[in-house]
Amino acid sequence: MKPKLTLKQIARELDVSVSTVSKALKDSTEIGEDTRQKIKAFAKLYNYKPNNIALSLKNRKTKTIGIIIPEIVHHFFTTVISGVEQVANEKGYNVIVCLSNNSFDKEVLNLEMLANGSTDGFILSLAKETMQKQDYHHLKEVINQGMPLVLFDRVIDDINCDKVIIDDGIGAKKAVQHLIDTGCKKIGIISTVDYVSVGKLRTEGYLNALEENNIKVDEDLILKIEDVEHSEKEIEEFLNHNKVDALFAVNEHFAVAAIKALNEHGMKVPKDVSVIGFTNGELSRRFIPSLTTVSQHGSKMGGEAARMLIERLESDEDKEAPYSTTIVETELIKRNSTRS
Amino acid sequence: MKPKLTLKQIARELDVSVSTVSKALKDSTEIGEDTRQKIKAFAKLYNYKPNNIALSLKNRKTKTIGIIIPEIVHHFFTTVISGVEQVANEKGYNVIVCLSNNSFDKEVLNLEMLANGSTDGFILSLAKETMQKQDYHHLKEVINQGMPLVLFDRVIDDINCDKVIIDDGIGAKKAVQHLIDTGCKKIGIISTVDYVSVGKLRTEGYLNALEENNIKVDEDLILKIEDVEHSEKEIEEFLNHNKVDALFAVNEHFAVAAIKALNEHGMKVPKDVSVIGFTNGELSRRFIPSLTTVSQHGSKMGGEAARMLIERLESDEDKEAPYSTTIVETELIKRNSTRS
DNA sequence: TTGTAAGCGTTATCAC
DNA sequence: GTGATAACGCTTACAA
Repeated sequence: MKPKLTLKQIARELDVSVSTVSKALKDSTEIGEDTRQKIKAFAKLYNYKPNNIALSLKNRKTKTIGIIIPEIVHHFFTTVISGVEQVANEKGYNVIVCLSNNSFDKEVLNLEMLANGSTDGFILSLAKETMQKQDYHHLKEVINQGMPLVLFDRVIDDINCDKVIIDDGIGAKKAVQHLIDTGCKKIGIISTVDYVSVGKLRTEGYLNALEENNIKVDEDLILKIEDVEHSEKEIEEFLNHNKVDALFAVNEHFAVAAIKALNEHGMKVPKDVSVIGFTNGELSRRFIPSLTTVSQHGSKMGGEAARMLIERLESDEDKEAPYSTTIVETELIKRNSTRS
Repeated sequence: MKPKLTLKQIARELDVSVSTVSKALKDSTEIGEDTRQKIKAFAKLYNYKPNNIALSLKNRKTKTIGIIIPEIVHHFFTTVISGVEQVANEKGYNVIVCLSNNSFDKEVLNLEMLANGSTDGFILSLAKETMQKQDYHHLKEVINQGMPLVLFDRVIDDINCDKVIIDDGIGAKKAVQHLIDTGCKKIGIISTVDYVSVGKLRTEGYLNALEENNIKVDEDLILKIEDVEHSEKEIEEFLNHNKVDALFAVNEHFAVAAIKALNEHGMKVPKDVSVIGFTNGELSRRFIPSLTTVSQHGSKMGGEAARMLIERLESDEDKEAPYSTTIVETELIKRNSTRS
């Protein structure tokens, strides 16, 4: 149980000063060839590694980035983490992950904790509760302190920072267009309540597609689900009252729930009803029938967010670029829940 | 873009010394009531928060724990993270997540990086490559340096540390017993190659159950899959050559792949063939038919691991308890892929 | 070529 | 009651 080796110990051991050791290990030309060799050999032998904490304190930067997400058991968010991780590691950054569990308070707590020296910047997707409350003081605070923040997926206009989003509207529109192209006439949408920005945008894309094809919008075919827990029941109810030949769901859970409900109503997918989901997870890929979905490329988003954050972290203070929003394109993955 | 407030600034502002400020904020009785109030008011007004990095350096502890997992897109691991996160946060610890992507090198790199002051201890599940190489020097190294390590799920006996595992053998046995109880006679197993410890243990449980029920083991019914990528093909092949009335799969992917293959062979699940999976993920829950599985309670494992680690971190150096292994019980979740 | 000293932000010890 | 000082491990002017 030897404690970690420090410069001081090496110095004492080799009977030189701490700064000599420090310089030698950095191959400074100030230090004579022989002492340098001696020191480096010793350091290697005893496997010296500089203490990150001390470096962080000295340099006033930690080389780690914090990512705060609403929930980790959503496949989409885990792919984002992967993306962040990969890019961050490439550039020599560490990643520290915190969960807000969709709670405003926990989001604030996590942010404060990490802001007190643990990270150089943040990548964050807003908790549902935060969007409801529309209280963003904690975000403004960290930005004010000069810590860069990149918002992704669940973002809001009020905050002045870099953002990464997907083309929700366009993606939704493409999906609905595909349904129309394959002969569907009565297309329903299963969405979320409007304060979840993505739900809103995807609904807009749906409406857009209908309009462009001169299909009259039937408000009855628009289902907005408040509570994910009871989504299955609500979808049941919806199907009891409405006849559709296609359904566009704004996430994969709703899509799967819809298929189950349809099956119970004796309707076959995709023969009687086509279904498209948003979010391309395991579930979509492996479900029977496998789901046609709008793929969000989470890891691409994560990578993009990491790139933007690091860019800002490493740019000169003075020539700060204006904030920008990166839009990651979605892709329609055609599988077996739609006709061809 | 004001930089963060420090003790020094408060001191200067209020014309007292740094140590006075420090003490006042800690409600030290040494400091006079009036100055204390003044300082606290000022600190609150300007929202002073101590710098974690400085504290870490001073206290030689970071109050963060590192978790290194092979892959995050596995639902099981994300539930473990959730569990760790929850317990850690309760006890005032931060969690930093790194991925080894099942690569030995990346596991070593991550461990070294975190060991250089970033964390007080580790929770880790071994990369597949590490288990193949059987090279554990990096783990022994950190233990040697006095950093506690808790291994979970994919563990090995060689390493002297706390461990959290599930009762793989017992869980598998219960599953197979359930198949037997519901009238299955020819029970196949879809497992992994033996160096993945869990695959091995689950296979043993399977064998155990058969023996206890005096069912002769048919080696042909034991499929060991090396490469997950081609699992579907291997399972296809397996079914072409063997008639079974039940399949026990050591993870949910294999179970789902098996059901697909069975469907293609015109066999109905569970009418013709019962299927049980291991790992209780989304997929199992939402698949049609929903899968009977052995649930691993990932978040419980994570919580347990965090508890063990923190226990060790906070125990007095001298009265070190011997290392222990916690076994988290599995649970058979009966759903629709087996008969009743 | 090597060493000294200051400083990153904090706390603990001791002196005033 | 309050403040100076040293220390955590490291880097970097600057001095020798």
